[in-house]
Amino acid sequence: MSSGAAIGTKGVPRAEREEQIVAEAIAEFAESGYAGASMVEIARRAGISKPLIYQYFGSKDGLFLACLHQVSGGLLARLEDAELEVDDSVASRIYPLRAIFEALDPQPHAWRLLFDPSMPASGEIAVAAREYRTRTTELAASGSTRFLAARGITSPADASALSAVWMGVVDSIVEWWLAHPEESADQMTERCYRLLGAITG
Amino acid sequence: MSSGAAIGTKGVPRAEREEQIVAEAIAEFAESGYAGASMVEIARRAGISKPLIYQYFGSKDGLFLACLHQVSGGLLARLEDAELEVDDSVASRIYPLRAIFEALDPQPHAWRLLFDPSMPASGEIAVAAREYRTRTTELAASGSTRFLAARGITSPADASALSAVWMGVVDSIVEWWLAHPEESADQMTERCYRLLGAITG
DNA sequence: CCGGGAACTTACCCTGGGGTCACTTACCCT
DNA sequence: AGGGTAAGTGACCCCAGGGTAAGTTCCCGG
Repeated sequence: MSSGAAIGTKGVPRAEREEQIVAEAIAEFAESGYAGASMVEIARRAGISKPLIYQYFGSKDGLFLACLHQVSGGLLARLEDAELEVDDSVASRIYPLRAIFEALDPQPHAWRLLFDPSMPASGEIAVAAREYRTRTTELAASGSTRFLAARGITSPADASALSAVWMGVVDSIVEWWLAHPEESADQMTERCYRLLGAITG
Repeated sequence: MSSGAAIGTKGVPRAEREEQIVAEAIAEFAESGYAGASMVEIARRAGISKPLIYQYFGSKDGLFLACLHQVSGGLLARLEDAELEVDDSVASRIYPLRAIFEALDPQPHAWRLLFDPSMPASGEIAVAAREYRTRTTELAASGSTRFLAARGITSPADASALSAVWMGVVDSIVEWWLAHPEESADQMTERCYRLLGAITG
């Protein structure tokens, strides 16, 4: 048989294979969460067998970590840039939103990896995730504190709550995007601009 | 030994035991999600052994279903009442928030059961969860449509997105509450009132 | 006093999924 | 041509966790 899965090498170099495995793994992790994702299912998606993944990534944790770094790297960098453009107005919140939509454009569902609740609570993954989450949270928090201070509210608890809410807004709008894949990143940005306007009226 | 787990009945009537099991199960499901929750761990929390749970609830699905009904029943009823008081203003959104805080007061983390992503996607659980989610979503959606219409926006997609965002806001503020358990339901309501005021300026 | 049922447990089965071993095939370099 | 190495696989081990069978203790009604 010339077609179908055969034994022996298929001539795909390691770097290329790794890239492909990570892409499929991101999709599977996003759909099923860390706990629910199955290594053999990821292998099936990539058209290879399980041991090859273990040879390249060592463990499920190793694979997830690779996915996490790929997803978070670009996203966080863009976000930190965008946050510099935010001022005291609600409307200026559009900048970080646009940054997120553009960074996520190739694989919007990658977003879910960052806040996967079924991720292990200790170990290398937890450390890396905590690092990324801390950076994200601090961005939201500093913005919220400034926003409230400009309106005469200085309670740290209020700032903390508003920061949490803002992150919830971002999360839910990205989830909405996942449910409406026909929408482009630009369209999402416009839509959010319109909604922000309506709310601040 | 007079103390410790012994064989044979302990004289606790079925109704009482079931109530206690459901309470512990809600806590475990909320902490670990459906997929991550362990039946033997729930049994350990309740101070009994696993087969008793199976005798009373039949399966993990059956137990989760019982928890879901208990959580959603009261919550949805209150929410539907509160939605009647909402008008076109942002500020009136405080009513459903208050209803949620009050309904959740005894076990705030119960909130997580409703939107647990690791819940099975088919079967009786999926049907029940979909029913509850649909009712919740429709409440949010009708409010959003009205809100936008009052501001001259009639796009159904905008209404759908705003509805998703509003649900995200609710979810994140409840999660913030879970992280700050010293807060009472009344304090949460006041805090939200203040924040809504700041945003609408 | 005694039988039956409700309340409980110990010990077990079995599947699914993470992880490993030994082996095979193709390519490249001398 | 031939050997070394990278790419790739089928078959296996092992354990956690859902689910079950069979037995034990207590209480209550006749």
